[in-house]
Amino acid sequence: MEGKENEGMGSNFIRTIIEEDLKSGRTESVHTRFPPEPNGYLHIGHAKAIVINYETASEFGGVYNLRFDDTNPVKEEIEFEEAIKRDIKWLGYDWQHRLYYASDYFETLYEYAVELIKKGLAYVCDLSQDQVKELRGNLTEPGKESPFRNRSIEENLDLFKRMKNGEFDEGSRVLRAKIDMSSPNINMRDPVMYRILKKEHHRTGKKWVIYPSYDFTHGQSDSLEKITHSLCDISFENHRPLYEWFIDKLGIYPSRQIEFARLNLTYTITSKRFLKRLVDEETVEGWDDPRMPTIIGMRRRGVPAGAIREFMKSVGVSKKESLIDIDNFEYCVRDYLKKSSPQVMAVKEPLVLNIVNYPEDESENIETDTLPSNPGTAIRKIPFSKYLYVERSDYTDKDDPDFFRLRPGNFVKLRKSYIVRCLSATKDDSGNITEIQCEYIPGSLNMMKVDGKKIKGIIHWVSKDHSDECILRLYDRLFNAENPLRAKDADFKELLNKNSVRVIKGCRIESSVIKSTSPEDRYQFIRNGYFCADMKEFSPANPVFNMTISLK
RNA sequence: AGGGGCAUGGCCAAGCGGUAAGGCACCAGGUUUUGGUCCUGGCAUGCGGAGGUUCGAAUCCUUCUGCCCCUGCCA
Repeated sequence: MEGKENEGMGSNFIRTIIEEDLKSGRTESVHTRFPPEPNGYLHIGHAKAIVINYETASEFGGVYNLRFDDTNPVKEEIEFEEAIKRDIKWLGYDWQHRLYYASDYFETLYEYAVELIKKGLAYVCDLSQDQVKELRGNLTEPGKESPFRNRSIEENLDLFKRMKNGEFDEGSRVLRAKIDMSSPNINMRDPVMYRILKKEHHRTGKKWVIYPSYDFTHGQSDSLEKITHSLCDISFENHRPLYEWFIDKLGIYPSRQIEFARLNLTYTITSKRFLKRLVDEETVEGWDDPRMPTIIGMRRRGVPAGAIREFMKSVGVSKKESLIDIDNFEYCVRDYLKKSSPQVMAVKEPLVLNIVNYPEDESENIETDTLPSNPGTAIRKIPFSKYLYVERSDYTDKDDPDFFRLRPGNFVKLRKSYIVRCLSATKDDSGNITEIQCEYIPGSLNMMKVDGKKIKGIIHWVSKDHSDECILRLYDRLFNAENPLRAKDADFKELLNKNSVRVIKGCRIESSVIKSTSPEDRYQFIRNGYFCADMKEFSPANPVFNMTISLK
C-alpha cells in the first residue's frame, strides 16, 4: 500500500504565529487560499505554496480557497485555469465550492477605489509611465510628488469615472494611492491602483477597460473571502505594508499576510519565466515534458502526488533562502514508489541467453509476488524457457573479481528462477556478442547456493518467446549546473544536460504486463528503476514507459 | 550614505534561558533471490564573528560581518 503520510507541516514559524492568533483571539479559525495567476503552468515551487496553504488550514481544522488572480487580461488565458485546477486536484487537494476569481471583485474593487478617492487617499495621475518612474526616486533618494497629486476629490471622481468609461487612451492615466513619496519602501510611493487596459478579459469580456493592480486587488480579495492567513512567498514581504494600508483605510476584514521562502532545488529551475523559455524555444517538448519541474511534467514522468506532498512536509517552512539538494526530493519519490509499485522484469538492452541443457519446446510458469511489500496479494506467473533475454550489461568476458554476473565459469541466479552457469558467448564478425550460452541446474528453482557457496550475482530476465517489445525513455536531469539561474554569466541554456533523455527501443518486458497496463500505471522494473506508462502516448501498440527515477 | 529580510553540521530544519531533535547526504557493519530495500552504529565541545548580562546563552543585550529582496501602468 502507500503507507502513512505525515500529517501537517511540522513545527514552523507560521504555525507558531497562527497558534498565537488563535490564543489571542485575533481569529477563531484558519482559512487560507492559493492565488495563482492563470498565465502558465504550475511547477514544483507552486506545489510548495499549495501544500503550505492547504495543509496548514487542514491542520487547524480550517478550509482553503482556490482563487485565480486574473487582473491582467493581456497575460491570462482560460487554458491555464483548467490546467491549474487539474494539477491541484491531482496533487490531492479539493477546494470544494470555494473557487473564486479576483475578477469577480472588479465591481467591489471599483467601489473601494471610489471610496479612497472620497477620503482623499487616491488620485488620478496624468503622468506618462516614464515620468512616473522618474519621480519615483530610487533606493536611496526619495521620490517627488506628482503635479496631479492634489487634484480635488470631485475632479478625481470625474476623471476616474471617465477612465472607466473608456474616454482616455491606454496608458494615459492611472489611479494612484496617495501615500508617501518619500517612503523608504518604494511600494508606498503612491503605487498604481488602476491602469487603463483596453483588452478583453477572458471572464469579464469587454465590460472593463481599467483593471486593478495586484496590490490593489490581493489584500482586498483575501479580506472579502475572510482569509485569516494569507501565506505567500517572500517576494511579497515588501508589499505587506501596502496590503495592510489598503485594508486599514478601507476598514475591511484584516487578513494577515505571512511570507515564507520560495523553494529552490539543485539542478532545477523554478521560474515560470525560464520554464516558458524552454517551452518556447523547444528545448523540451512542452510544459508536460517529463523532464520539466512542472506538476504535469512530473506527473507524466511518474512522480506520485503523495511523494510531492511528503517532500514539501519534509523540507519544512522557514524564511531562509535555501537551495535544497535534489536528493531530498528523489528520496521521497523512491520512498513512495518502493512501497506502492508492482515489480516486474523488463530488459533494457536484450541479449539472448541460450540454456543449452533445457529442452527446445518446453516452457514452465514460475509463480511470484508482484507486490513484495504485500506478499500474497498479487501473484503472477512468469514463463521460463530455453531462450531468454538478459541485460547486455550483465555479461562480460573480462577478468573482474568484483563482477558477480554472467562471465564464463560464473554461477548466476536468474531471479525467481534457476541457477545457471555461464559457459561461453558467440560473437559476430565485428566482435559483438550475439548470444550467451549457459547450462542450468535442474531443481535449483528455490536454491541460492552452489556447492555450499552463496551466489552473489542475481539478474533479471525475460523469456524470448513470452515477452513483448517496449520502448523505455530514460531521463536524467535537465541541467548540469547545481544552480542554473545563479551560474556566473552563462546563458542558462548552455548549462543544459545534452543527454537528459535517451529513448531505447526494442526493450523486452514480461508478456503479462502490457495488456494489463493503462497510461500512468507505475512499476518497478527490477534492477532498472521505476517506470510509468506514458500518460499521453502509451497504448498496447505503442508501449512506452518513462523512467521516473533509477534505483539508487 | 534608504528600506525590508535571513544567518544552527555537506543540504534542509527543530529549538524560544537549563546545557544542540529529526530527515537527506556520507562512512562503517549486518540482513537480503533487485550491487535495491531493510537493520544497527557513526557523523556540530558547537549554533556567522566579537563583546556583555546570567549560576547557566543557539536562545536576552550591544556591536560587527555576510547573503537575499525592493526603483512594472507584472503577479
